[in-house]
Amino acid sequence: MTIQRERIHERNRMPINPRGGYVLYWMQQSQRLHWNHALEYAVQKANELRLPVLVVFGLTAHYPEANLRHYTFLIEGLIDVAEDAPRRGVRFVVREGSPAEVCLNFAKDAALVVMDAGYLRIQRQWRERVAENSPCLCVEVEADAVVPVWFVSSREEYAAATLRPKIHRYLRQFLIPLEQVPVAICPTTRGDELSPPTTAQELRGLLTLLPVDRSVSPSPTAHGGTKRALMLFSEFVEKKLPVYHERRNDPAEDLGSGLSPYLHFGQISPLYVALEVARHNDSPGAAAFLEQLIVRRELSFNFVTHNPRYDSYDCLAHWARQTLALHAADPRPALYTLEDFELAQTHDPIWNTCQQELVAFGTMHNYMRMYWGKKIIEWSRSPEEAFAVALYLNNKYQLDGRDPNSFAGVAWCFGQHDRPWPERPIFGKVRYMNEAGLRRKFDVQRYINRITQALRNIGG
DNA sequence: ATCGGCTCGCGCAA
DNA sequence: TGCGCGAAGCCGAT
Repeated sequence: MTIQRERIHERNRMPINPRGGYVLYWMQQSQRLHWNHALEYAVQKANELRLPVLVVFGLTAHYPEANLRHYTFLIEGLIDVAEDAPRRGVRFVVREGSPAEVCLNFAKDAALVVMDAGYLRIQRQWRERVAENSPCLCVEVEADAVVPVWFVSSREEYAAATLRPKIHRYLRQFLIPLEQVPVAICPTTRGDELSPPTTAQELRGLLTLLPVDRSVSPSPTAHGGTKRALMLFSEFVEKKLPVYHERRNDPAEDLGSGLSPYLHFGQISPLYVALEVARHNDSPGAAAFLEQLIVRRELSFNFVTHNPRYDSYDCLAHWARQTLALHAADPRPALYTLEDFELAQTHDPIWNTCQQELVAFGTMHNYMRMYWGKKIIEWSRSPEEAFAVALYLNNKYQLDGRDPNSFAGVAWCFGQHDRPWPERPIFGKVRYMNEAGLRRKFDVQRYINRITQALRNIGG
């Protein structure tokens, strides 16, 4: 068994239903059939019980802050799952509705319910509801973090520096491959009592029919799915990883992995990515990438898990709120409304370029995500308003909006997980960033040209 | 071009 | 209790 017991939590005290016709894997966060601990756990249990595996995904059209851009990426991923399900020997069914209700509906005829882990408020609420109302045993399996979130730390960490040693202490235990066991009983052989599998065509139809917020168009360049994620990843390892540690911050280049949206929707396994990077070489590029993928990503999981206010200004560390409050009345060099920001109508062509990249593609260069957030603080009436504006725009346009990384990333601009710096107007002791710093380190015009060209290529 | 100073809280060693 | 240290900072001095 390559699924460490620290990944597995029995969420209720119900017995296995002896009359259950299948083992139910309620897929929610980890939207993939490859390297998925929750799925493998379900397969192992099904083989022990001599039952088939039913994989069910509940699709709600009303996920908070999600719009057509996010739904398109998500459904592109579900199409990959639907197409691969027969090869994996499992039946995959998508139903429209609240995910917890969809799961409970199928739980009635299940021997046991297996679910993956998710740490946002709504994900925890869904899991709580399923665990409390499931008529049979309900097991949660961690498939989204390399080191299980609750195991590595049971409290809110102050910064990466405090989480890092804890993660590294347990890496040897958890950074190990996941064995994939074949399914013994394929549901197609005795599955008449089950719902028919959802087809790729049905999923495409669902995308046009779902009553989702259509105010933001799909990304013209980034498309979802495990297959695309794996292609993108192998290209990254080959071309970008060797120089990742020294050039990833240069916005004139595009040296990020681009995996964040795929990780957000669980379309690629962070464990698989980490093992591949660690295997390919032990170069400085690999070390720098693993720091991002494991330490920084899982710090954000720690943040949303242990800080109940992760999506509000009140989430910030005390020293940060105190120092920002002290400077709330400082005069601002410019003041913009949400609309000004959203329409990329500031005086700063660099900032406007960031915003245009975000709106058009659903991504922004990682370094510019910091600059972008810092400037919203500088040009808003209050830090509270700035926080709301930054999180709103981030979650509306970023393909990885509402990811734990998104919440931690916005909060970082306001001092969270960072340290104090010399006091100055508006920012107080929160780290300041400016255009001079960008120009000192990078060729800013090359960044603007790169984005302008990309916008032209899509006819924008 | 490079360097030190700035600043707070954590966690470890003592 | 003291001390080292930290996501990508800036700025002035050399």
